[in-house]
Amino acid sequence: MNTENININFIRIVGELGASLGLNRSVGQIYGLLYMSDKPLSLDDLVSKLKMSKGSVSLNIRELERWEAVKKIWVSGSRKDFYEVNPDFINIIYKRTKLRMEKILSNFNSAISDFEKNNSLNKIQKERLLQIKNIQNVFQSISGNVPEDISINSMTKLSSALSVLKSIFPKK
Amino acid sequence: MNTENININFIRIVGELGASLGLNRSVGQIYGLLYMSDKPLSLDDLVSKLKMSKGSVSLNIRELERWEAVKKIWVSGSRKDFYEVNPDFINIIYKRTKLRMEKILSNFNSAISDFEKNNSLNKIQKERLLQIKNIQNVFQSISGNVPEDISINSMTKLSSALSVLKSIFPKK
DNA sequence: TAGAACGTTTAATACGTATTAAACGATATG
DNA sequence: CATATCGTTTAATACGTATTAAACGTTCTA
Repeated sequence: MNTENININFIRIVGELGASLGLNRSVGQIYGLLYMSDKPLSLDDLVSKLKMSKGSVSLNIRELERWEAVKKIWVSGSRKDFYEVNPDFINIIYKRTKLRMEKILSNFNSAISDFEKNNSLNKIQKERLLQIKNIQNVFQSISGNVPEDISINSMTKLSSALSVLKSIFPKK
Repeated sequence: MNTENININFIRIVGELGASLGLNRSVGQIYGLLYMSDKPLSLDDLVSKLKMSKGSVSLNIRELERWEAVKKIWVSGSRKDFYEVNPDFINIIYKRTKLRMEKILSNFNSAISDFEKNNSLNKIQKERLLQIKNIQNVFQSISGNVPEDISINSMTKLSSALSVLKSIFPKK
């Protein structure tokens, strides 16, 4: 086994992760490579190491910049752009997930308000509307307590908080 | 505005939700229609109301059965299969999301163990490996406290628990 | 027992989106 | 000033997956 192979496995996995976050495989792979690189990489480096086209890397790395997952940096003596990873990937995933959930919530809000305008709902529909509204309420109150960012520190806090919760709401 | 239009909007939204859960649009749409229907529907009903092919409905409804999101029921006097929704969709989403996260976690576990076998990691790589392991630890300890199922009751509990948490870990 | 009414399967197709190749503009360089 | 080196854009293509149409087996029914 060599370092190269490990990188390939890691990069594959981060690629899948990217796809499951609604981005795409390439975005994840670029991030994965930069994450494990000990120095900033140029667009050309990424092209050759990931065997992707220049256009694709250019496109996807801008997506990563938009998520503040990578940063373009200046290397003196070179005309190239270099990219450095933001290693706080938990936070990046968190922000991404948060946005997606907010999108879903707002969709449901719109569906709910449509329903509420309607005065010819049958019994079941009224029941289901009520159920959705309950869920919506809970989520709304939860999302009011959700932080903008999350760090590994706050994760650790969360972990310890969970044991507090466990004692408050013990399993039957 | 009429009921039909509302259903279309609702069904569209649940379709998107299905897609964002890594299922597909049709699965979501079938669930959405059943969710708002006051009586069980047959495969033919779904075909005509959703304007999908029989094959597609047949395929996707079995996917929903696998997730226990719908139940096949017997209606006396008819040879057709009828389907009834499991309205506890929060739980369905939860189970689905849980599975996806566990998949991601296990991928990371495999990547981590690959790294640990390697003895030629550079400084950055060692650092990053450590970071990933930290995150993994936190997630592992969290996932040990995550319930198999989640109900609207437990959601409400969670909501009240959050205010407890808030007092334990007040915002700066 | 022939045919209709089912749900399933499968092979073909449609569709969205990721990816590429190549042209391009801008900037540096010799 | 001609050429090389960049990153970006765009139009064409590749690719995976959702969807369909149609054939099929089975069960019911007239």
